[in-house]
Amino acid sequence: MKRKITLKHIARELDVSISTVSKALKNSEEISQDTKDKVQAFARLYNYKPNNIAISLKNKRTKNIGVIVPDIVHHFFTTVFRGIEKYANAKGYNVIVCVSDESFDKEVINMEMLANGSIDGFIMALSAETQRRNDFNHLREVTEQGIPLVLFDRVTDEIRCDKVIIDDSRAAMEATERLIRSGRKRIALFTTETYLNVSAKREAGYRQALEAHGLPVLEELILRLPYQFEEESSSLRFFREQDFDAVLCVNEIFAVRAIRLAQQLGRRVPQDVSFVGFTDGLLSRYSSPSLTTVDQQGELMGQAAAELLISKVEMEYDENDARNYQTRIIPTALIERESTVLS
Amino acid sequence: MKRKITLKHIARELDVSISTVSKALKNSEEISQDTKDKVQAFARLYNYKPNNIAISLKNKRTKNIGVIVPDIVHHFFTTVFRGIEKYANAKGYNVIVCVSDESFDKEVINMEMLANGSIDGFIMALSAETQRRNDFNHLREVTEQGIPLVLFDRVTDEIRCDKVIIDDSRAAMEATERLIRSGRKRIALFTTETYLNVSAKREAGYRQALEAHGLPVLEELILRLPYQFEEESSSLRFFREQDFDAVLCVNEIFAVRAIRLAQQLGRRVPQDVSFVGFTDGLLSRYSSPSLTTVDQQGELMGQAAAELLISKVEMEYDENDARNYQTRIIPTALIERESTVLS
DNA sequence: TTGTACGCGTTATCAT
DNA sequence: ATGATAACGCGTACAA
Repeated sequence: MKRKITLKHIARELDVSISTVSKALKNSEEISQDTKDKVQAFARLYNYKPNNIAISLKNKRTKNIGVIVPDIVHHFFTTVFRGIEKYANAKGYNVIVCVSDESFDKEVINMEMLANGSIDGFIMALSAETQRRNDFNHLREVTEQGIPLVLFDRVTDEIRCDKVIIDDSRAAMEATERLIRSGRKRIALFTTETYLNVSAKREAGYRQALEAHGLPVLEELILRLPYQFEEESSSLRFFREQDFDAVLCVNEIFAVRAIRLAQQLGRRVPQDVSFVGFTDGLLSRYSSPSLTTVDQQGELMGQAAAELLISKVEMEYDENDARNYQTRIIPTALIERESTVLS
Repeated sequence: MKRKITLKHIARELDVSISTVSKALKNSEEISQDTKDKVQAFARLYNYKPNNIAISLKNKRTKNIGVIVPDIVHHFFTTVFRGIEKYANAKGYNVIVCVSDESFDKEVINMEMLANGSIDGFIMALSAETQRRNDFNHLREVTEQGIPLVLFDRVTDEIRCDKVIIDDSRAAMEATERLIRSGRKRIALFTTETYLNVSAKREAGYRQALEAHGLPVLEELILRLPYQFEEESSSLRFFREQDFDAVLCVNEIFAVRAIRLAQQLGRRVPQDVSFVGFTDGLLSRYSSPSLTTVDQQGELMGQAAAELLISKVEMEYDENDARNYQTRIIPTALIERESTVLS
């Protein structure tokens, strides 16, 4: 087994000092060409690579960034992660991922674990529980230590830091308007429990759109479903009892399940009922009918978050600049597919 | 801003030596209760936490594991990752994820980047390009350095290390038999280009099943599609020209797209054509008809991989044990849904 | 041109 | 009971 070689080994072997080796490998002017050749040849031969940990300790920079997401299996978070990873990698950073599993405690534990030197900064989306509890002390501690933090998608006003979001309310408004323009009058909303910030914003946009177009907001047309649910009984009841000609869903799973239900109940999609969802994942693309949906452009979000973070990480600390936080809004795009009719 | 506090700060502040502080915080017997109380109180007050990097340097253990996957957006890899992350986290490890993007070069770069001290071991699935080129020197180098490596799903016989796979050929065989048992005689196979090891194995299983049941293997019923393709022309041609009553697909996307095409061409699914896919993702669950599919149990794979890796990482180095590599086979399960008829 | 010494933060060993 | 020293691997200011 060829163990990793260090400067010390090379120095001992070549009978020079460690610092000579170090300088020689950096092609320093102070070292004679002879020595440099000798050292470099030896280093190449034994495939010397500096030890990242030692460099991290010395520079107080790990070149790692920590990403904490509620769930990695969700398509949206996955695409954001891909954006982060791509940009970070291009900049020479590695990404440590922790999954909070929507749990406050896990979020806190993961943050503390990483905050003790493992990473140069955080990118995260808050867990559902954190948002519900409205407890952000773990974030505050981290930022107070001077560790850069970028929040995306699930953010909070309580913390001063860079943020990357989509304009959820505007996106929902546009999606609703899309339905209105195609002649729909009784538009339902399928949403989650409202402790998710984003759901609340999407609901607001939905209401705004209706009001702006002189349509009544009918509370009975708003169906609130658990974040993860198995059986369809409450949706089924809704379908039976309510009268509607379109549905805005806050995610693609809700949408696809609803479409399926509608079809089973003999409604034609999109003629009898049109559907618009959020999240442009595989489901939207490949279900039939395919789903008109709001593309959140996760990859762009991820890239923007990584850009913001790395620029902060690499900035010389400066009280003024550091407080100059920005919130980037990533544009959404409504992708037209088969679940809506053209106006 | 409250900067991170170190042993040195505490020592200076309390006017004791660094080693006294270190011992006091570890509740060492050699330190007087007085001093311990004093030090511990101070540490708690200023929220002292040891610096991970320094500990890593000292222990030559990072408590990080490196995961390299071809693509994080794929549902299967995502679930495997979740299994890894869960187990690793429970064991106090963090996970650094790199995406090779199916590229040999990126795989190599990422490995080298992490191999220089950033991680204690690797878990990875080979990129398509790596499998095509049959070049595994980067893996060999890592293992020769004594860094534990676990391969999953996309593995190779060229490298001696722990592996976690599903029995792809057996799973394909069982899936095919499921179709045969329900009376299907002309069973097509939709697969990818064969440089993907797993596709090759699934094809083998498909052939075995047919032969075992006395059915002819008709080469014209095997459709090879690019890994990622946009337009459906070749599938369409296949549907028009070939006569078949069932299709085995090597992934769920192929399956769902094929089902859709079949329906558009007026075939009833599952009555006229039955479908079985691989990967139990959202698509399989929520498409209509929902897809009968081989569940690869990614989370179990991930957990097994993490178990194997961490046990090796934490094992005292011992020539005998280290060479005692195992290959774990994760059982698959055929999930019956609507795209097949009951026998 | 080369080498010595120090520091990054921690721990373990040895001395006082 | 406490402290000094060395070591992990590297880089660099300074001395020779």
